[in-house]
Amino acid sequence: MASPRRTAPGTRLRLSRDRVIEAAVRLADAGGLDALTMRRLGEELNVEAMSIYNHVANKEDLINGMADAVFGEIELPSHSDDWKTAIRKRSISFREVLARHPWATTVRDSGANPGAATLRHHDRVIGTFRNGGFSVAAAAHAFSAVDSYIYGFAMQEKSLPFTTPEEVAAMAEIMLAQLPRSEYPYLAELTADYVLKPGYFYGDEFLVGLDLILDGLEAMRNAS
Amino acid sequence: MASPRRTAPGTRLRLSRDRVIEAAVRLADAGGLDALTMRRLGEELNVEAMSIYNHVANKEDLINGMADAVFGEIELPSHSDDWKTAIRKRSISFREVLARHPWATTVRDSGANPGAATLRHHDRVIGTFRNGGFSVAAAAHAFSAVDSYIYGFAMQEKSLPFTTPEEVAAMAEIMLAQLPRSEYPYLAELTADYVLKPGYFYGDEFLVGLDLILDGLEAMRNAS
DNA sequence: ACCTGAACACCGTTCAAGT
DNA sequence: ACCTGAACACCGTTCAAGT
Repeated sequence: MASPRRTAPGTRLRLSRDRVIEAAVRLADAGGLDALTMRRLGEELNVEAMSIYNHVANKEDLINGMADAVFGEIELPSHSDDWKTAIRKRSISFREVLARHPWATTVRDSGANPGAATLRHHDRVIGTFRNGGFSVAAAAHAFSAVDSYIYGFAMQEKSLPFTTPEEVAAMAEIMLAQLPRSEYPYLAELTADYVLKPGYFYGDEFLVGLDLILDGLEAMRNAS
Repeated sequence: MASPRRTAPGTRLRLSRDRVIEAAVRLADAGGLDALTMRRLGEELNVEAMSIYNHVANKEDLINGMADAVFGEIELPSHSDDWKTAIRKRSISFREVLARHPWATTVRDSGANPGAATLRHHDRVIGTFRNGGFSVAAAAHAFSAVDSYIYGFAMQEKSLPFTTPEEVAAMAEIMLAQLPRSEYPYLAELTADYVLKPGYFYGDEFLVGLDLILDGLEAMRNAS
C-alpha cells in the first residue's frame, strides 16, 4: 500500500522553476536577500541545494525570476480609466508590491533579458501614455519620471529604521535628543515640528510626490 | 639607516578608518559591492583581513562609512543661489556622484545612525527649502520627492545593460529583433522610434523629470 | 530526467597569540 | 595599541554517481 517514497504531510511536490521562485520570494520576504541561500532554499523545498540547479541556471537567474514574479503582482493600468487615473492606480499598486517585497527595490530584472511579466507591464504602461495623447518622446519621459520616483520612494521607505507611528515617535525622540541642534537646525526643526507631530507617517508622502509628477506630466502632454 | 620595518614603494601607511573606507570605495567602484570582501580589502591595504576589524566594527559599519563618504562628495546647495537653482545644482551633483559609485544606489546610510556628512547634507537641503519660503511640511514633501526621484533614476540608469550610444544602438537593435512586436507593440514602437534614433541617451531623461518636479514644487510653494 | 554526496574555492568573523 | 594565524561556520557551484 505504502509507496516506496512516503508522502508525509508537508512533503515535496515535484520541483519546478515556478515552485523554486515562489519559495525564494518567501524566504527573501521573511529575511531579506541575505537570508536567501541555496542551502536554505533547498530546506524550504525539502530537497538538497544542488537539486535547485536543475531548475535555475544559478542564483542570478533565480533572482531575475523573482524580480519578474514581483512585476507580475503589480496591477496593470486599466484600459477603461483615463491615463492619469490608470497610471495613478498602478503606481499605488507598484509601491504596495515593493513594500511587500522590500528586497525587490534593490534588484533589477536584468536589463539585458527581462521576464515576460516585466515586458508586459512596461508595454501596458507605455501604451497607456500613448493612448492618453502622449507623443513617443513624452511617453518615454513620463515612464522614466514616474518609475524612477516609485523605485526611489520604495527604497527610502524600506531603509527607514521604523514602521509603525509608535516606533517613529520613539525613534525620532531619540534622534532629536542626540542631534546637535546648533549644527543641524533644519533637521531638528523638521523632526520636532513635523515628524514628531501626531499622525505623521512617511508613507503619506508618496501621493504628494506622485500627484505632483502626474500634474506635471499632464501639463507636458497639453503643451506638446 | 634602514628602519626595521621596511618602507618599500607601495608599502603600508598606518591604517585608519578613513583609509579603510577609501580603499573599500575604490574596490566597490571597480567591481561592485560583490567584489568588496574583507580579504580583498586587506590585500588592497597590504594587511591581513583581520586587521581591518581594528578600525571598523564589521562589514555593515564599513558600508555605512562608505555611504557617508559618498554623501560627502555631493555638492552642497549654495547659499547664494535661489532655492530652485541651488537644489537643481546639488541634484545634478547627486546624480553624478551616484553614477560614479553605482553600488551606493542600493545602500542606505543606516537610517538609524547616519554619518556626519549625510546629516550635514540633509540639513542644508532642508534649510534651502525653508529659506526659499517652504513651510516645514512643504519642505518635507519637497525633500522626499526630489531625493526619491534621484535615487530611483540612478538605480534605473545603473541597471541599463549599456552605457555608450553605440552600445545602446547595438543592444536596442538586438532587443527589438527579439521582441514579439504583436505582443509588445508600444515597447517596440518606443525602441524603434525613440531609443534607436541617433542622439538618444537615457541620462538626458534626468533633467526632464527633475525640472518637472521642481516646477511642481514651485507651484506648491506659491499655493501655500 | 531529476536528485544527491562529496568536494572546491571562497566568505565574515572570533579569538588567542604575538609585537 | 595594533596586527596576525588558525579556526569556525558558513557560502555558490561543479561533478560524478545514483535512481
